[in-house]
Amino acid sequence: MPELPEVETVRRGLQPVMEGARFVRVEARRPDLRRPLPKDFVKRLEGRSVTGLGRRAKYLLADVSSGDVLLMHLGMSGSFRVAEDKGEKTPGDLHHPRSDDRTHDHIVFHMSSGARISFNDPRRFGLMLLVPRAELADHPLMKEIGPEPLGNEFDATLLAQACRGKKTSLKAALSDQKVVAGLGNIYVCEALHRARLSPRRMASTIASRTGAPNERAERLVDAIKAVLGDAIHAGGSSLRDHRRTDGELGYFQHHFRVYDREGAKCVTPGCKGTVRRIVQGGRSTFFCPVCQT
DNA sequence: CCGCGGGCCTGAGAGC
DNA sequence: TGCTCTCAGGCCCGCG
Repeated sequence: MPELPEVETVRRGLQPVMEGARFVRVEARRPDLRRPLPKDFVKRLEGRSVTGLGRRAKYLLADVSSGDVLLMHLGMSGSFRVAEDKGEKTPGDLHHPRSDDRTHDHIVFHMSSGARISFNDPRRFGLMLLVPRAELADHPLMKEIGPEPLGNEFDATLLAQACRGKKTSLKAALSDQKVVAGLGNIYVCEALHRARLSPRRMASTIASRTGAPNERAERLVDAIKAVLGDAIHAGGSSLRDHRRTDGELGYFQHHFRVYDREGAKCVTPGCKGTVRRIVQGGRSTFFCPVCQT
């Protein structure tokens, strides 16, 4: 599900109820996420407090007073919900499961802030790990990740450098977390449309042979920053059941220009094209074959 | 090194 | 109603 804007929206929702608060009680209701939870997961959290909540790529990183970092990933279907904590155990079997479904609430944090934070993940592609702070930068999940696209250091020079000599498609290159962090299927499609670049274009064509950026690289970086900024501003995208931590919907899905709009008229001014869907690397790509070259 | 296909899971929606 | 099929915002592994 979530890409950078959705994860950032989640981070902003969790920050007020996690930062400075203590884990009073932790429920690990289902330990078999994409990786099994550490066996001592609950013990290493209970009684400790969160000193900061950050984000790297699509990972949420909570600094814990024990010296661990709690690393959380939402996979395809993960979400967090914050509610007022009334202290009771999470019910396992409700009479009306559809209206208040706790079936996939795998982890629940009861915080000293009075918040009950539940992690819900039907498909269980999500992840929670505890990594000692000093080992985080070298952790296999972290160390290969490319630049943060909203950081100042991410520019056309850096992107062109990363794409230099790459025979793979721009779609595949931008989806690669080593090239740039945090993009997924939606925002790759959206950024390429804004930059008027074909998802099928060879990635190396945004750089000269020496790796210097050309005008396409400039457009692409601007488009990536713009679409991510707009999406964060809108509270991310809510497809299917994804919500913000307060249960409200993000609304960036209403601003999609190509994603899931197969057959619709291209919105680029003056363009008479129609949005097409193709498959690249087993995933849908949406683009306008007329203005995206 | 590279691209591709498959796998991990569950649920929603379409078509019959 | 219920079955079967496809598809879904991520990521990893193994193959050729």
